[in-house]
Amino acid sequence: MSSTLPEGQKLIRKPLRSPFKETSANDKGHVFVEPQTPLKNASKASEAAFLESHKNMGPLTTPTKGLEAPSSEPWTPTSNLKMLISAASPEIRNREKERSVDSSESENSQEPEQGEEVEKLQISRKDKSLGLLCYKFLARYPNYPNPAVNNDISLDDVAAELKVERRRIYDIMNVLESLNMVSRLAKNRYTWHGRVKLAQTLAMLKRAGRENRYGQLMQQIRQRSLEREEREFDLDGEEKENEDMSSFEMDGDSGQAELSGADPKAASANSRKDKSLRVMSQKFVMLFLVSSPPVVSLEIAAKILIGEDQVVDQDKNKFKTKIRRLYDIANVLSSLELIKKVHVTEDRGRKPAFKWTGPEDLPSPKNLGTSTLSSASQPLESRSSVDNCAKNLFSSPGTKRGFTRHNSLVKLVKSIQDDRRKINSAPSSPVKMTGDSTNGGFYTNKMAHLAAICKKQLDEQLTVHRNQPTNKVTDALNGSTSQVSELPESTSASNHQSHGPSGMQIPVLPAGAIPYLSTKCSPIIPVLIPQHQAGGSYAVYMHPTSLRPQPTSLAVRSMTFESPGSANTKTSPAATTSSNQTNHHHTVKSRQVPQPLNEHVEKRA
DNA sequence: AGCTCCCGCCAGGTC
DNA sequence: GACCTGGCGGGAGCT
Repeated sequence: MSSTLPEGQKLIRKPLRSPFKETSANDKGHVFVEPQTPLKNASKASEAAFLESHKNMGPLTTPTKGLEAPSSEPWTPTSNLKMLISAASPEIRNREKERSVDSSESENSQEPEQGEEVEKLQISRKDKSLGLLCYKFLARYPNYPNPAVNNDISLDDVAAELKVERRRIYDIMNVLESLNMVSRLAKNRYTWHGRVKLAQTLAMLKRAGRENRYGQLMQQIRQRSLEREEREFDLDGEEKENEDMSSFEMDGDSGQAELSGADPKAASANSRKDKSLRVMSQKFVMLFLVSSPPVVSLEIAAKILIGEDQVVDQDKNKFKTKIRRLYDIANVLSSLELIKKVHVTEDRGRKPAFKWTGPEDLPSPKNLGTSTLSSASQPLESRSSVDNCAKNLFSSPGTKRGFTRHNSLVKLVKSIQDDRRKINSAPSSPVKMTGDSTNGGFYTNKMAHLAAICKKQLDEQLTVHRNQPTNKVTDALNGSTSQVSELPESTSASNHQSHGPSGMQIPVLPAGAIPYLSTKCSPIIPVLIPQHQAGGSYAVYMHPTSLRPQPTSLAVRSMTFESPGSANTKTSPAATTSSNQTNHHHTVKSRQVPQPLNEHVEKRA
């Protein structure tokens, strides 16, 4: 492949701070910058330099590194800063560009020049991160492209200009395509749409997420995770190791058994399509759009994705692979500033998670078919395009497509349709969709399996919590498992979870506290408690049992949005407020992404 | 030690 | 058959 990196490039790796900085954020998305260390300052400064430099330059060219820093120079924050600033400097870049022209002319010699050698030495793992690469990619194109100009993207050109393998560009393009920010024109060619269609696409995804009850699924998983830990705490058992990762799969046994009768080849083919980065990306985004607050841990996301692929995903390696892919997706979404890295810390360790930072006011689903973008700045000419996109994203089976995927994710839809057909035809398929394949029935088959799984578990849980009031989720899931085909297309999850557990005692919230998670369908009742000191807010997961006179030992836990420089906020005041009940704390620590490129990008638009 | 995710192999798809 | 596409997991860097 022509874009293969020179051999030497992978030989030397030097540590470099992540292009993403960690900060803390509260539930409102307020970001608290951590106390600056020199290293972090360097990182921030270099980012600023990188971004600032783009305000005055044309399409980004690959920053070439390191003439200023001799290879023998120790790798310090200063040299790190120097390198990144030089990488971001147009002047230096131009000089490098000239150099690269020169060197390409003498390429036949196969002798790497000295400067090239230095450059290789300076390239670090983080320099080549997908997130940074995506930033560079995005900087090349306006958020709202002028339809009059050529918005074609040549993969070869991009890969060459960014000096990366084409394989990496595919990763970016797949995620962007899942959001309709690009569409495939032909082999090796894409069309750039930017954010023109983004709001509509997100609205569609949100609706799909609701209809597929992703919110409920996440709550089920969270709840079960809670209860499992509770059990483990009581048992102090060794079974934790085995149970820990695979619980979701174990819980899905029934679904597995039912699906295992399917043709393995078909399952394999489905599996490959199903694991497409595009599909994963859309599902991942859906989780944020239906979650409140929009914080999704990778673990939960992976479990949900695995749950839908249970035929083949049954071991830890698959889980790890899923996590890897989610990191890939998350890095691109971070670059798009749709999500932001955070960490959820529990007693058992810190878990990576992401918080939605993208648009929250999405076009109303009922208006998706019409041109009703809320943004007044939305170019008129783009609206028809958006409409097109919105329709095509989850297009109907009659959609005929040629080679190109222009304006749509028809391939995705086709794969889903294939998938649905095969699952439906499986002898043991427990649920059969009778509806059409318009938006409403998007993933419903698979979700029905999951719903059945969750229902089973919920039933068990309800047996455990026999004294608890009836959970409406059970009702909803009953409907989803036995009568999925009868659910109206327009039924949203919220309709099914709009009733709180009857008779459940609602905790008295501290002043200013807001529900962290929906209390409508889960026995866990998390609330956000404003943190009085420097930190963010707390979410206290309150299990109904804890509201009783004899709270269980682990029934209540808190989520802490970590305050600046207070990595150990487990004993923060607000937490102490509920310390009588709080045994677990979740600390969210965000990784801040660089400032928006939108501004300068749009200037060039 | 666990997290993060780059890297490139290679299977499947397309031309 | 050549090339394109992208799933996948090893393993290195990072925390």
